[in-house]
Parts: sequence; C-alpha cells; structure tokens
Amino acid sequence: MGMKVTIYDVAKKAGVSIATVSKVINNNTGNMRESTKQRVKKAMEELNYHPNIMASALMGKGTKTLGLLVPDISNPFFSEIAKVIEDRAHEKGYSVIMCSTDENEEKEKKNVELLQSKLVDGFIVGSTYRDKSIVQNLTKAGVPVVMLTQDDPVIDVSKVFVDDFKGGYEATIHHLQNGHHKIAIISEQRALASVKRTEGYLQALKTYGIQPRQEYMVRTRGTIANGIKAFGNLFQLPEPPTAIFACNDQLAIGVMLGAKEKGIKIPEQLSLIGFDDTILARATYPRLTTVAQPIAEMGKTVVDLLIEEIRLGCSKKERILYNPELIIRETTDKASKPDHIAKTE
Amino acid sequence: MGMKVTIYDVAKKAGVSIATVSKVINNNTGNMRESTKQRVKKAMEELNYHPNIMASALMGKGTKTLGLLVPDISNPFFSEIAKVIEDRAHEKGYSVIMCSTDENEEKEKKNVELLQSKLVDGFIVGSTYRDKSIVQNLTKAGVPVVMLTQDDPVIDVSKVFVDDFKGGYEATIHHLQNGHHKIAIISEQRALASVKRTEGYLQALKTYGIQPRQEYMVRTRGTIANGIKAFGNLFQLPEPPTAIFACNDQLAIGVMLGAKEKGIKIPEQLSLIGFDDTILARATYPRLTTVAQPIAEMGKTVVDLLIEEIRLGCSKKERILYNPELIIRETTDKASKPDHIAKTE
DNA sequence: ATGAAAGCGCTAACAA
DNA sequence: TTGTTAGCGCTTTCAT
Repeated sequence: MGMKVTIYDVAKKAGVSIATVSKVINNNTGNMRESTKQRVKKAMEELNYHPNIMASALMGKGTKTLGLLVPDISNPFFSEIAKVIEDRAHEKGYSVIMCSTDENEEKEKKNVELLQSKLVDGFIVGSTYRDKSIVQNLTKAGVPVVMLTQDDPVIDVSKVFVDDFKGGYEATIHHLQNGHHKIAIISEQRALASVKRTEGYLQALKTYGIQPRQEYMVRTRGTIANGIKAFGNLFQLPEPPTAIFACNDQLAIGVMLGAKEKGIKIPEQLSLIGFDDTILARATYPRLTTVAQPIAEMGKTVVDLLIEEIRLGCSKKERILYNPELIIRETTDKASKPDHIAKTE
Repeated sequence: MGMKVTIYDVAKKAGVSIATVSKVINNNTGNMRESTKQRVKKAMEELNYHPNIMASALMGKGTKTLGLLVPDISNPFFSEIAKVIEDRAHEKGYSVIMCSTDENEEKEKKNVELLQSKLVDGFIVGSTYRDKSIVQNLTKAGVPVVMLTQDDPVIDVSKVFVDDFKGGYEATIHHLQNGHHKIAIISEQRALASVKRTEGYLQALKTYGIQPRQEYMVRTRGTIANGIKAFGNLFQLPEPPTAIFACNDQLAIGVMLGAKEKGIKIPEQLSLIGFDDTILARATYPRLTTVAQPIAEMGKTVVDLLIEEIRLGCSKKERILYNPELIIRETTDKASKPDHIAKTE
C-alpha cells in the first residue's frame, strides 16, 4: 500500500481523463458536470491522493513555499516573528523554509542558492546582508523579495520595519528625562536598524545639548554574551555611564547579568533600556524597559505583502513603517545624582 | 537576462548532450574525458546554471529538504534546537521546513499534508501528536521519520530524547535533599516527556516516603502565562508548596513572575526548578536552577539519523537516550522550616 | 566516452 | 463538457 498514487490512478478510478482530474485539482470546474466533479473528488479521497507539488512546480505553478532568512533564529525576536510568519503563511496555504544566516557571509550566499533553484516562490529577508548583490540578484532574476526589519535604500524592494530612529530617540529621551547625562549605547554591529537607532540616540543627546562620547558607543554582535562583555568595558571606564540603551533585548539581558555580577543595582545605579520587547523583557527581574516592535503585525504584513507580490508577479515596492513603543517597566529610574542640579538641592 | 537557464543551454554551450551535462551534475563522471567534464563545468559557471531541484525530484531523487515539526517555535527550547538542526542540515546540503503545530490538532494534520506531497525527504517530529495515526501513516508510506523529545512506544521509529524520568527524579531529589516536603509539579499537558518527568517526581517522593498530593500536581500548557496561573492556584492552597518543579523553563519563569507579584521570595520562600536550560534560565534573576537537555547534541544527532535513514531507505529504529543534567543555580535553597526537624534544632 | 530517447506527474492549449 | 497531447527540466537505461 506504499505505492504513490498519481493523477492517472485517480483518472482511471473515476473513469475520466487526467485533464479532468487536473481541472478538479485546480478548481477550473467552470463548465464541468457536477456529477463528474463529485466522482473525481470521491476517487481522490478513496485513494488518498495528494497532487505532487514538484510536478506542478515544474509547469511553473510555484511551490507554495516561502523562504525566510533571519540572522539568528535563537534570538527571541526572530523566533517570535518566525512563528507569526509561519502561522500566517500556513493560513494562506504556504509553507516556509527558514534559514539562519548567523551573520556569516558564506552562509548567506549558500542559503540563498539552496532555496533559489525554484524551490521557493519568494523571500522574506530579515538578515543583514553584507554582500548586497545577493539580494539584488534575486530581484533582478524576478524573484519576489520583501525585506523585514532593514530599510536598506540600496535594495529596491518592499520593506516592513519600525521607525528605528524614533525608537532610539525615545529610549534616549526617557533616560534624559530621568536626569541621566552619561548615557551609553550598545548597538548591533551589522544591523542597519541599529545604525538608525544610534542616530536617534545622537539626536536625543543633541536635543539636550549633550556632547556624545565615543567611549559610550559600543558596537558588537547582538548576543547575551556580548552584552555582558560590553557592560564590562563600559563599567571599567573612568566615568562609567549611569544609563545604557541596548539595541536589542539580548544585549540588555547581558548588561543585567554583567551588572549583577559586579554588584551594580538596576535601576538604582544603572538605568537600562532594551529594544524588541521579546519574552526576555518580561522574564527578567527587574522587568526590562524596552522599545517594543509590533511583532505580530509586522509578521503578518510581511507575509501578506510577499504573497501579493508573488501573485501579482511584480514588486509593489511599498515601505511599511511601524511605530515603536517605549514600554516603561522596572529597569529605568531617575538618576541618583542629577549632577550639578543635585548638588544645589 | 532573466530567463532561466536549463540543462539544454549548458549542453549547447559546451557542445555536448544533456545526458553528459547530467552526468557532470551528479558526479557520474566515471568514464568521461576530463576535458569534456571541464568544458561542461565551465559552461555551467558562465551561464550561472543551477539545476532545478523540482525536476530531479520528479525523477525520484528527493528534494534535499527536511520537515521539522515543533509544538511551538517561540518556546526557546525549540528555537534553540531548531537552530542547531538547521545548521547541521545545511552542512549536509539539506534545507529544513519548519512548522509550529501549536498543539492544535487540525494544524498538525494540515502541516503534515502540506509537507507530504513529496516536498520533503523526511520528518523530524518534535510535536506531541494526539492523533498518532498522522505519524504512523507517514512511516507506513515509507517516509523517513525521527521523533525528537518524545519516546512514544506507539510510534515505531527512531527517537532522540533525554531520560525524562531521571530528570524529573533528580530535580525532585534536589528539592527533597534541601529539606522540602511540600513539592509541587507543574507539567505540560500533552507532552509525553512531562508524563515521564512526573513519574520521576513521584518516584523521588516515594523514595523519601512522601505521599503525593493531588493538589500539588498541576497540568497545563507550557507557556509563561500558564506558569503564572499555576503558581496562583498553588499559592492559594491552604498549605502552599515550598518547592516547585516546573516541567519546562517557560513554566518556571511564569512561577517566578507570579511569585514576584505576590511578594514571595525565591529561593527563600519558594524553591524552584525548571527543565531545558534555555536562555531563559540564565536571563532571569535569580538564575534558574534547571534540568539541562544537551540541545546541541540532540539536534545534531537527530539530523544525522534522519539523513542516514533517507539514504538507507529504511528506518534504523534506534532509540538514542541522552542524560539530563541538573544545573544548580540560584532558585533552589534549603527549606526555611524543615518541619519537625527545625523545631528540635 | 558520449548521445538518443523514454519517462517522472502534472498543466494547458487545442480538439472533439 | 471532456479528452488528447505536447511539454516543464531532469535522470537513466540502452545504443553507438
């Protein structure tokens, strides 16, 4: 009972031609006798027939599969959004192949090639491609691509992302309003989003007339381990910062862990803000103040957009910008010594 | 420059037949002139040719794609192991399609069907299937399947998992050794692994001559929210437990959050142990004592096993059992009032 | 050592 | 309304 059942078996069983079966499969039953249709359907069920997607893909009908490229699936931000993407895709009859590129150039290229050979109808690119030509070649070849998270002007496709500048700005303003002057930023090395967040950070400082300091601006990969390291370096400075804006929650957790180890109290001695609002932000104690991205919305939108472009056969080149939201929890507080002001009080 | 280049284009350019090109693609160059081979290779490169996997799949060569079914990709345990699986698969030239089944029966069935149509060469099943026939039909149809995490005797395939009984036993013994008598367990409703962990829990109690109490045994879905709820219920008991064994880290985090809210101190007033040793266990404060699964090992093994079965064309039906390891961190401590013993001291 | 030709399971004109 | 047939791009005997 292991033999694969094909369209021929169904046709024979239903006493029709394979063309008729094909029409039933594809719902081209415009002018087909209802009885015929039913007979075919019954035969398909009885034989437990499932059309071979490969064969229809060969005919240019696509594979009903989406490729999802993320820099690191073990980062909760990406695993959370991957879940949303996968759900939405399935709702629409698509499956998704996911690749973690690990910010590794070779892997980036290999992953795309792996998915390319028509295995995939379109790509959602959440990774930070150093070699832009990888993505550019895709679009040049007519493969639908939507970028997630990165608003890279060099790559001319639809994009779904939050206003990173605003997120960085608001986070920093919050520190500032709490009386902090010595505010550090830990940003993700390769992420374009982090560049924007840094610009927001700088703008906020400027608004308050504060000169940015090079030693307060750390760039690194966005892992917990690097957050710990970054904190260690910042903490060793002759004048350590009293507040930190970490460009993702993992880095922020790293800071919390590092601070804990050194006996630095958060938020009493160090105010901290993360970015993403992943599960991590709620799981820590104290709970992390962070800039939320609308993960559910973004995931859903990026899928809908991509599928639409697949159907249309061309890119709509939309730039869908979401609003980040500062979620104030327990890692931020007033500066304990608001400098000169404190002295006069 | 957008036209797809086929084997015919390569053949024409190299001045050979498509059969020859095919041989080069598949490395059947046993008795082929080296010069011919090089000519073909050069043509392939110059045309940037990539074989169409669909077409070769149609010929029964497989898709070089693995299906991964997990109950919930946003659970760090699964996203962490998914990353490992994906890495290993890519190393071996396979891609992986991932589906979150969300412990939803309909989705389970739909996901499998989605992947079935020969889209996938084999399955890694990490989900808890209520309807066993879904997986059974797969193996009956000759599709390679390896189970991950669940050692279900009803399903006769290879399996990769930890000794859940031992994990549950050791966690509970640790509580017991700390002088706790009132130990609750929060287990995952549908996971077979949780059943085993519960058995270990019961065995440990028995060893210490402690009668299990029904009200200390909570079963629920393994999310943070449910952890909070479960703690709430346990806490309302006339005699609340002084220690909790949560069957995954997410539940444990929920307990921590719930305890925080009610002002219950961990570990002073409540000892807590989780399971999995995900990032969550290290991100919380205090850091979570938990039972570690060797995620990296397990992920690698399950891929290797599946690919081997795909190549062999038959199931090896191995049961690969890993050792869980209790990682003692900061959420467990001696019972503050070791009952009658405390009184005499 | 290389090539011709028959499919793999399906779709889409075009016939009937 | 239904069936015939020519491919889609590739692999694989079997000839040459």
